Amino acid sequence: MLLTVTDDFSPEKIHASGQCFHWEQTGPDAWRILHAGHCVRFRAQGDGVFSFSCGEEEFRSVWAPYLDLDEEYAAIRRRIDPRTDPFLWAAAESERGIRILRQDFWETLVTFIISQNRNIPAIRRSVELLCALCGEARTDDSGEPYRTFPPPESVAALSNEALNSCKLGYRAAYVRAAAEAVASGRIRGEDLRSADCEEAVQTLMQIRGVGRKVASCVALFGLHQLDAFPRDVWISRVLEEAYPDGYPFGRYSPYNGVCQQYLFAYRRHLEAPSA
DNA sequence: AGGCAGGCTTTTA
DNA sequence: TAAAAGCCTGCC
Repeated sequence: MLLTVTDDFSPEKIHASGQCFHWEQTGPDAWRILHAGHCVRFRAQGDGVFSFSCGEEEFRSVWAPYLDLDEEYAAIRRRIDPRTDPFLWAAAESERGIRILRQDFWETLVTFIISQNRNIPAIRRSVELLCALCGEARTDDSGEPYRTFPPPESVAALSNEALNSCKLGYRAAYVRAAAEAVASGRIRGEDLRSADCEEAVQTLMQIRGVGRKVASCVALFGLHQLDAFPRDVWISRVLEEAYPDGYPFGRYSPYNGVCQQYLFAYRRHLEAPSA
């Protein structure tokens, strides 16, 4: 089916933003996405037109919510005043096209636990090993095999040896703790999705191996808490360099997380323009 | 209480 | 060898 978008939507920028680890670029303007047991391919046709490999019904029930198409990101960007906040304005102009995907809570929790102290290729490798180990084997609509992300029960049931084979290092114990917390129902994504943002972050931090940074990423990417503001080394640099008198969180609430994504991507590009 | 040093696995540049 | 979207423990 064909999708026509007038709002911000850049697959390249979303892919590069580091919020997801299961997009694959299959060609110059072609992508494959795995999400919640589904798989879709799409291609940019120009002028905001994209062709998706799925039908209308699957697009409406799975991919439109996943891509957060009901949210107007241009409207969020319009809240930024170039005169009062030139740095964020420049960041948002440069990174226009980023959207916050509505990813699966459990998968997001695991991938961001795995992400600590690692670079993106290493994160991808561990996630793929985990899916190969205990995900479900399926075939997409062009006959290519793929594996689903394993549910918490499957991960909790793995032996230490099996879990260690995913190259998780010291994070293996953290992944197990998260699997047990979710499988037991002690941590429930549905509850956290409707909870206050800070409350959700605090609850996630009760899981061993989940600090404030990972909890904020999970809230933003896995619970669609758009006000969550993950603070990592890059954002810390931005706050020091561009906001010595303090960052105006109040001005951008409840969209601080969207602004964080612009700032994060922009600052990384300033460091390494090719990346 | 809250800040800081050191350690932790593995991969990549 | 250092750095990579950190976190935990122990110490002050």
